[in-house]
Amino acid sequence: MSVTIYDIAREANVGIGTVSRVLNNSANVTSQTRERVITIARRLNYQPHAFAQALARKRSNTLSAIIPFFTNYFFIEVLQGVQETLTSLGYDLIIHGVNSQDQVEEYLQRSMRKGRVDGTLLFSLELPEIYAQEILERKTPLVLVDTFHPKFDSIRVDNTMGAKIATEHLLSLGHKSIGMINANLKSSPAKERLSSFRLTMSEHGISISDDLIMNSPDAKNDGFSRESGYHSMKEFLARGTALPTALFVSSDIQAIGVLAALRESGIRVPEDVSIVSFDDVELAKNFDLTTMSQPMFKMGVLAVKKMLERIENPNAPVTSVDFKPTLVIRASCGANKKYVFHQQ
Amino acid sequence: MSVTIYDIAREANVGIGTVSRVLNNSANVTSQTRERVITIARRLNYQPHAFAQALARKRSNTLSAIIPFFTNYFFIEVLQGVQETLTSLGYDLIIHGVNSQDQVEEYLQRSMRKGRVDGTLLFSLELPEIYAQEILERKTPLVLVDTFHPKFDSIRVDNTMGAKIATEHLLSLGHKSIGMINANLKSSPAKERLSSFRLTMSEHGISISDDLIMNSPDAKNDGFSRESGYHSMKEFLARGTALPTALFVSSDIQAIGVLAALRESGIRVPEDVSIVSFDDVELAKNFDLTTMSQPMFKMGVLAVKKMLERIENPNAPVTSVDFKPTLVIRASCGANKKYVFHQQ
DNA sequence: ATGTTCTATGGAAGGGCTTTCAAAAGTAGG
DNA sequence: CCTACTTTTGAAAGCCCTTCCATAGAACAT
Repeated sequence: MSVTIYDIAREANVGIGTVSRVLNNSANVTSQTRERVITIARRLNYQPHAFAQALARKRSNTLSAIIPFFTNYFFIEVLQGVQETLTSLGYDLIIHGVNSQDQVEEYLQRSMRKGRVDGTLLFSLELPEIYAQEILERKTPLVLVDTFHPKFDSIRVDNTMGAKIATEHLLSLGHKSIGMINANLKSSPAKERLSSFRLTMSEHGISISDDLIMNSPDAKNDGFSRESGYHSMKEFLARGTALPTALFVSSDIQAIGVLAALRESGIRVPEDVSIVSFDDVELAKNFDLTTMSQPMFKMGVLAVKKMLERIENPNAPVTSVDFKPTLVIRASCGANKKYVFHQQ
Repeated sequence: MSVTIYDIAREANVGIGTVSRVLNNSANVTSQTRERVITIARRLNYQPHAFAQALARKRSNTLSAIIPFFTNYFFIEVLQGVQETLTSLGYDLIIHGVNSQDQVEEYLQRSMRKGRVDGTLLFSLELPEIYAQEILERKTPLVLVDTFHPKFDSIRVDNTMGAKIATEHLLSLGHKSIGMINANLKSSPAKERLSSFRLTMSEHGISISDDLIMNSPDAKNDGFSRESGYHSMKEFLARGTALPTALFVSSDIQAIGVLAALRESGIRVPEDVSIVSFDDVELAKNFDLTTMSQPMFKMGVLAVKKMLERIENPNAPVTSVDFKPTLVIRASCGANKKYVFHQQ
């Protein structure tokens, strides 16, 4: 039925071992037989059976990614980095889109099904301690992206530094009264960004009252959503208290919601209030958001690299790399006069 | 090292066949031995080796998707339907994100690597005829989503009907002068939507001059992008000719760009110009776009169902289902007074 | 020519599972 | 208690590959 190395071997009058060696570019085959085998393989349109290979090699050349990618564009961009790198290396990627923390466990189980994948990438989700143990015992390579566990390799962005840069940018523009529209504090990026914001402000001798800070109560995507930003801003406005002259928003997608809410009240950005957000998602430039850029693509690439290193060398010491976010100045902060800030 | 059915067999004093039967819930095993085997399997924390299973069963329980999902949110939503269905059925999904038509071939090759996947889903991309032949010969199940080929199952949206409904909605609101901001005509949805728009207008006795129609020259994502919409609208405005009172835009994402361009010129939506677009992407409701809703999630679900049917029954006649898009009325068309149209 | 070292090659083993086949055990009928 | 079935079970074969091992032959040295 489908053509195997046995078929090729027969046609070429060689043994299957030789065929295998040719196809895998192993040494010790005369160029003559090599030619012959290759020709025949091509003629028969031979395709290796991936699973048989995986079984024999004890290596599947596929990775899995557990990722809440349907709700946040951040992940999509990271995934792009992951995917392109993997593809160039001949690896496959199995994707497990997750909607909630509970599902993580189910997928973790599945990913760990023996032999299925060479390793798994876990994005932005907490690794339950029970699983941490089990994974360590099984020695399934695991790399964490945008999340942390002391026993596993991880790649993150330095939220503390990011929030500090964002805040200081606003301060450098002369703002004294700065508020923050934050996501749900359950999420650690939200937590880190808030406390760094607070710290930076106090380092500059400014104390901030709590009512300048809006933490999202949303569970969905931990408040990293347009709705969340919109509602937080609406609520802020509804209180009727004086608006700060600048806002630090914990993500671009929220900032877009914030912009909508502000516009409904006729408040202009950046004339009336300046905004700096976080992520630098594709959409951000369409909204001329000044934002902390996370090298998402690069993070994806690095995640794959780390994973492959881990696979090569299971006992290497655990590493953790923090990417430094960089400030991308567009129009929403008011610093850059040459841009016209146009939102619809 | 890792536990196999041999280990279980030894512990339970049965043959490997019996273990396999128990684990696969085959008939003809006494409940006594069944119990014993299950207990031991659980105690040893047995996990089946997916590849060995796939090899023996000649079935991998994984599908692959070739999808341009990094550029258009439409796909992400379809994928969600695919993924959830697949997961509930115990299938895995390998994703191949594609940036251009050329890559399709590479991935098609890879997907077809014998045994790797039970079938592949191709999204919105043309199936090169050479591959069509080869795939048919190999009998790799292939289901097309949002694209078409007479020899394969396909799931599409009825663009003709969609454009007709959209246009007639605008007409029913009293508009006589309607323009269209279209994507790149290379893409068949763009083509279909345009010709249906034209036809519908003429059916209603209105002839439209060509300068009311803007086709995008963009190659990137075939002009289905915010930039494309923005630039088309800008260009339209730059011509200084009279604006139509309504616009049919070929996608939500373009419409968002159109809104931005209009706003820059101080043109209000829907007061000055009404807009109906296409897709009903997640973002659309945030922009209060009246749009033709495509049941993206459902399409994903159906794609999987079709695929599984095809796998079960490779020789069933080819089917093609057209989803009927439905009109979702929000504020951008001006029909629905109760909404406040708020854009930032 | 003979012995020695390499290289090229064939083929068996092994990877972990499912499934088929035949034997063993159990059940029922007489 | 024996025969004729039926059910349960163990084990081998097969899925397709990689890899190891042994052998045959070539190349070289003596």
